[in-house]
Amino acid sequence: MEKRTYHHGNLREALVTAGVALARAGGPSAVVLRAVSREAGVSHNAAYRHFADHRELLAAVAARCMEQLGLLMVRRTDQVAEEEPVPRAWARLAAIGRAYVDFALTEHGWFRTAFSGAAAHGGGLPRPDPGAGSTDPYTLLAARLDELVEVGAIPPERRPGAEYAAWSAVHGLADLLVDGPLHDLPADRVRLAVETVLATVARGL
Amino acid sequence: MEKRTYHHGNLREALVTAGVALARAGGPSAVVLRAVSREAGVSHNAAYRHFADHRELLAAVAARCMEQLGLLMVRRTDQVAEEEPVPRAWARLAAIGRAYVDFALTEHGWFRTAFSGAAAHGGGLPRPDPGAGSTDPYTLLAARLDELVEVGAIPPERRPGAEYAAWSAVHGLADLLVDGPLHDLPADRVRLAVETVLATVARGL
DNA sequence: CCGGGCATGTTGACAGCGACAACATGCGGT
DNA sequence: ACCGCATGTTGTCGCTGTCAACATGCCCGG
Repeated sequence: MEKRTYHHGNLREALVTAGVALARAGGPSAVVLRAVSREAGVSHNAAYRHFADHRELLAAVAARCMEQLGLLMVRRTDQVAEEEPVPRAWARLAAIGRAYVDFALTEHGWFRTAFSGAAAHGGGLPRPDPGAGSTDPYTLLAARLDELVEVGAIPPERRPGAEYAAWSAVHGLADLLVDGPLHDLPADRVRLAVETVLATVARGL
Repeated sequence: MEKRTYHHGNLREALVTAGVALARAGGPSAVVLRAVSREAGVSHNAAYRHFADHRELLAAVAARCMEQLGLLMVRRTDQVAEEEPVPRAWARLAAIGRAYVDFALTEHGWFRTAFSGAAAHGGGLPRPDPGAGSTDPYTLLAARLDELVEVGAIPPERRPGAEYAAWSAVHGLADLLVDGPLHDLPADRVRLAVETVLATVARGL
């Protein structure tokens, strides 16, 4: 739709889309240059006109996956009905935490891809983007924590570093459940783990 | 030393050792069947007499890496000098947490390998091994939490699920720092992150 | 209107990988 | 002394990422 100016018409987009589809089912290791090209109906090596590297393609796909995670977090945040400011702020924090874990469990291909090779490609923390419409998970978390301070749910001196505590706990749980030693935890224990993690963080902040 | 009964004399051990060395520098993706075989001075495919699969070799190497993590945790636990029971129990918990993160940061190849493919190979939680000399990280954590209950530092009703909270927080922090978006956090912020995570968990338990 | 430049896509090749099959070797029990 | 079978080797296949050389056709200057 955007740059239908060429042979294929914006191939880059098609490649990323195909990559996202493969990642959904098979995780980052399924985002194979040749497979992606095949999927896009183009011959291998075509991708090299748009990505320097396999890593670069994977990074683009990962960004898309991260966006999916952010979208779910936003959706769940907006579903919180509570109106009293303090419980509302807590509920909105819990909502993004649950969204994070749910996403990891139901879309583990995307989840693992989103965090694959973040160390290598430039993907550090996002700039302190002022735009309210951000779907970046880190920005969303920071917003919830700021909210908690604003309504007086947590003292301001607890705010610095709070994102590390909250993020680490939820991310660690997700990673252990999806990829790690907690992989085949029975469902009731999964529930216990999620609730305990959220409650412990909330008490600790 | 054990089964010098053959051509090479316990090759399996040599392969795992070579794998551990490669993993240390290059992480799980460096544990390549052919490279490991080369390193062990044996031709490719020799490994297939000892491991069904590349995954199986990697799992053996991963177990060794996990053991290294456990050993550091034990060492750090034993270094705690505090004698008053309650602060001692807290200090010992913090010690394994710090050990976990330090290990991830200083031996990130081993750390990433230790948790690679835990989902696939059988590596769920360890049996409730009664042996006091365990070096399994999960068992060590459980012991610290039991200790906290015994000395009355945390109420017994908080004990169920506590391992999930503590483990998730520390593991998540390690993963974010080593592999994830927090990869190139400046050193002072790393310190802030570690301290905040530990303090938050301690308050929340 | 047209001709050529250059972005885009293709073909072909190479080395490295995991896996399989067929073959070689030599230790251990009989 | 000998043979079996565990152990190690050689050869091969298909797959991958990457490079180099080649083909195509859109767009711009004349």
